[in-house]
Amino acid sequence: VAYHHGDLRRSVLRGALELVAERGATGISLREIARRAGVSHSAPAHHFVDKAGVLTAIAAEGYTLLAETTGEAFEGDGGMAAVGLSYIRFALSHHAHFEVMFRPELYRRDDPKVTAARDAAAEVLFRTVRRTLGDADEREVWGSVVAAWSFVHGFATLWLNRNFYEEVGDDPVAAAALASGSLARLVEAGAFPGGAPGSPSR
Amino acid sequence: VAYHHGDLRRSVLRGALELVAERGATGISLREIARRAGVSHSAPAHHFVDKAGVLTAIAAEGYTLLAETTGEAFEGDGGMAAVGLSYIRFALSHHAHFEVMFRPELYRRDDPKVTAARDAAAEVLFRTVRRTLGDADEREVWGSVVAAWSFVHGFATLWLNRNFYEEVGDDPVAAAALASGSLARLVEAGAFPGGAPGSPSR
DNA sequence: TGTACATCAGTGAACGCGCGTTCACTGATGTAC
DNA sequence: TGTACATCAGTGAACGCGCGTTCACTGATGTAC
Repeated sequence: VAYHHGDLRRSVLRGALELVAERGATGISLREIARRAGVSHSAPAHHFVDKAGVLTAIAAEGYTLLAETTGEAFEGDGGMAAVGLSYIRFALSHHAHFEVMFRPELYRRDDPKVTAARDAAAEVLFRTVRRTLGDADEREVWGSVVAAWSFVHGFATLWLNRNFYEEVGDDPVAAAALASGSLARLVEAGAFPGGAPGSPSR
Repeated sequence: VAYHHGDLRRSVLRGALELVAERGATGISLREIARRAGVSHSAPAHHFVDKAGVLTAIAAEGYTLLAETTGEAFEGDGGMAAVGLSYIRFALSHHAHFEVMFRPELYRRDDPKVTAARDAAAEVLFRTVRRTLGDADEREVWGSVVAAWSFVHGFATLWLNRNFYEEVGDDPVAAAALASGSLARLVEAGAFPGGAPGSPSR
């Protein structure tokens, strides 16, 4: 038996991510994670305290990866479309991370590593909105962040849950581009009124 | 002991919904549902076969309620904003139903009652989009349905998961209205290009 | 109207199982001298 | 360089528990005659 596994942390996280991808964040057990990782059944608890500890580590890693991915899109072409698309791509390519990240009741959402990584990811979104809007008061920035985030997040979750009908096709990037263009058309048609920026809230 | 409970089905569903609201759709057991409903521990299985059966009934009921709620908004003022807002209101006021509905791995998504109710809810959205766009080819309709659905669904899920920061405030309707208005502003700024309607797909 | 019987909704004891947790342990690594 | 010892990552047997499922049952309701 090889003591001092050396990379037990990564092995456990890899096993947990595999299981989340296969069966969802629900109904995975520490013992099953251990079996998948090829370590003793008490090793995950030894390292991560409990299941929430494992999922907290996955959430922190996920937000870090998301911040990196969207950050690169921001640094490159940099438009809102490119950043939004990178968000969607992240969700689809890191399904397990994404699922855990947005199920905060399963982990410790106030863990310092989680909040730091989440703030870093949010920061990219704020920077993208500010660059897109040019001059805008804080209220408009917040509204735009909420709007853009809602759009890409809703698209990603509905796509992952297979809630769109077959007619939408099987290419998420094409579907997202179509929806993005349609958004403009809907706005022109007056579908999204309201929220006329009143006095700036700060 | 009162045999022939008379409304065991409703009691079980009510107990299950309470537990989902308190603890999430994850980690609720048939025995706990039975305890909450005040029936024997084997009653839920007797009626619903298994946990997926209970959640399937909740999902079907949820989609039916959603179709009714958005349908009323469509029949009333009828604009996309009103229908979208009714979707968000439904999600917040029927948290437990909403959570189950969009976690299809937990229930039988192909159950006839579920598909019928889901189709009815989708139909309201399609009718709203068609009315908003006036003349539009099918491709535009699909794109708009995906866009509008993504927006309101993303907003609702992010709100329920408490992913927005405090600065957004505690009034979801006001926040949604602000985001809706900001969407228009973002479109003007060219944030959502792409999806230029090519040849109609059918 | 009265009686007999079939049906079926709901019960509760019993089972075997996988789980998280505990705890005494093993043995590899690092440090002191 | 060599020896002794402390540290700590990881192990594995044992435990008690809540779970889903099974199955013989109870008793209320509906129907046949």
